Amino acid sequence: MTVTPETDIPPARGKRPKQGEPVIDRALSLLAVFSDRRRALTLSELARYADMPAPTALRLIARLVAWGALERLDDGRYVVGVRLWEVASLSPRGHGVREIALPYLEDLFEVTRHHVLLAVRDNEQAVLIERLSAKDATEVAYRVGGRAPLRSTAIGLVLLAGADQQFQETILKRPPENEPGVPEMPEGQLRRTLSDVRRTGIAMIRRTVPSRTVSVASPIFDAQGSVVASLSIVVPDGSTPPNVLAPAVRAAARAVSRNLGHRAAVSAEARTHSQG
Amino acid sequence: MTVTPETDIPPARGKRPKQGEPVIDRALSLLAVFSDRRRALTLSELARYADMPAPTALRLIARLVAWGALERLDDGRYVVGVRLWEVASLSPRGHGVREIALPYLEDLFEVTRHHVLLAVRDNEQAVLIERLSAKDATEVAYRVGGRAPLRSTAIGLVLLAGADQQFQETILKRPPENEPGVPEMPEGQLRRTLSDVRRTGIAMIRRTVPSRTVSVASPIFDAQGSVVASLSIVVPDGSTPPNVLAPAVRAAARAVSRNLGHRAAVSAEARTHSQG
DNA sequence: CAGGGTTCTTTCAATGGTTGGAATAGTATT
DNA sequence: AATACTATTCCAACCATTGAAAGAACCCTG
Repeated sequence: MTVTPETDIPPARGKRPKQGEPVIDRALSLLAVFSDRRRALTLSELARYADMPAPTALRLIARLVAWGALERLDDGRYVVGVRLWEVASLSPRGHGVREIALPYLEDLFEVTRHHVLLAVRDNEQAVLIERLSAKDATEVAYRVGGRAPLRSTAIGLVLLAGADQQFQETILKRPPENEPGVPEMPEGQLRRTLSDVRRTGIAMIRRTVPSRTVSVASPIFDAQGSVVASLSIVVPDGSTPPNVLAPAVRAAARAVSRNLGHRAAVSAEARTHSQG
Repeated sequence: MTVTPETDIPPARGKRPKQGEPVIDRALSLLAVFSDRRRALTLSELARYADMPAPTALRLIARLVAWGALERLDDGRYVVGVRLWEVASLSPRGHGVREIALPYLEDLFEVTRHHVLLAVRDNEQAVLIERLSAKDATEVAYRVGGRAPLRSTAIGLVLLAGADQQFQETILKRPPENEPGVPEMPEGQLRRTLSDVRRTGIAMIRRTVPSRTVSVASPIFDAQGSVVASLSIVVPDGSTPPNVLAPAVRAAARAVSRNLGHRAAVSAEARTHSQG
């Protein structure tokens, strides 16, 4: 009597599970496995997290390595390659704004010696494009390349306030996610806040975790007048008061906007002034 | 009499030209089309440069856009997406060293107010990982994400000097490419130069184009003692003398190395000193 | 406002790259 | 030595992939 394993295991319904997914999607899902916590992965880890058989993963990875999207370490693990970084540096909303904004971020950083952040919106989150920090600065929540929520950060509120109406409604309708350390706003208050941000060009938020900080952010506009990025400063609560920071942040953001071709609206007083 | 195009054009030997290339390779070749000069491309441009039929390109691009590797502008053109930038920011040799090195680059920049560069080697070229420049600084040859030759730049010489023996031989054997503004060295002199770079931890090169500049570079080591990056400063020829810059550059590079876990060799004098 | 030229998009039948189980080799752990 | 895991090679079945063709959507220019 021979064993009949078929009785035990529901014998491979389709025999070829998961087959039919486009190759590119699979390759990209391999890239997506990498994260802040997973920067170097073995073949089996990649296969497991991307949910595909090892031979398939190996074949795809081999192509990615050949091109330079991935690199193989001496110990056999894989990491994201410089070639991918190189192409990514051509991303207008990534390195593009970063390159233009950096000098002004540096100025702001020099003056304040506190965290200076630059972010753009990707779907429903803010993606950190740049961060300048003093070596001895306070703890910071987000790293470059990382993501931050739109509703509960100053840098995110600016991006949300500048998004198209339809997108804002989608977010506003959503039930508030409870993030520790930040009092989540009900819909009505959030609407008012966003309106204020649009009017004043400033968003401000207090956090208590990971540490007690105040963030002040301001929008960066492109030539078409769309909000393309958000510039923020994060200081320990109780140090420089927010109303002192706001003008500096706003000025830096406007300087970047101007470099992007934005014709800033000039206030009535200033115009009167220049007209004599 | 009807035209017979078959006589002119070798009539589609296999009917399906170029067929048989792995899908991933094609997708990646689409990404590779983007460059400093081509940051936003139409479908037909992408198809033409990547050498594939428009429908094929469209299909692949659609997958890339869905994932976020590419983004579509309002005018229909495609650009590199933030999502790709996000994954690329996990590249150890890209953002990795950059993140660790940045504070020290900033220190060096603050002190000198001249171009400070950081690069890693990718195959036979140096890839610029970071560049700090004053807004009014002298013209600079290379941009972040761009590539520079190994033999005719200070930052490249350092990387070449630190590469494995076999790779160095390959490069040394190669006939010198003539780059304008930099006197190309014959093999013998280049060998001596590389040896000097290894001994002193400093490479130096004078350029005349695009402007008269002096570059001083120094290697960055990882915990295993391999040269993983190169740090360089570029100043106008005739300003700060190179022998003044060298110690600052070397110190900054060593500081970064230490942060990467490199146990720097201490000179005999220093050791004697501390031993009393 | 036709009309030639371009780019973009959809369709679809043929097919060859892709697939993953199975087997093998390599490596670490018990 | 045995066990467990990971990495790699092999290969026949098969389905995603392919690109010509045709249509749709725009330009321009006369």
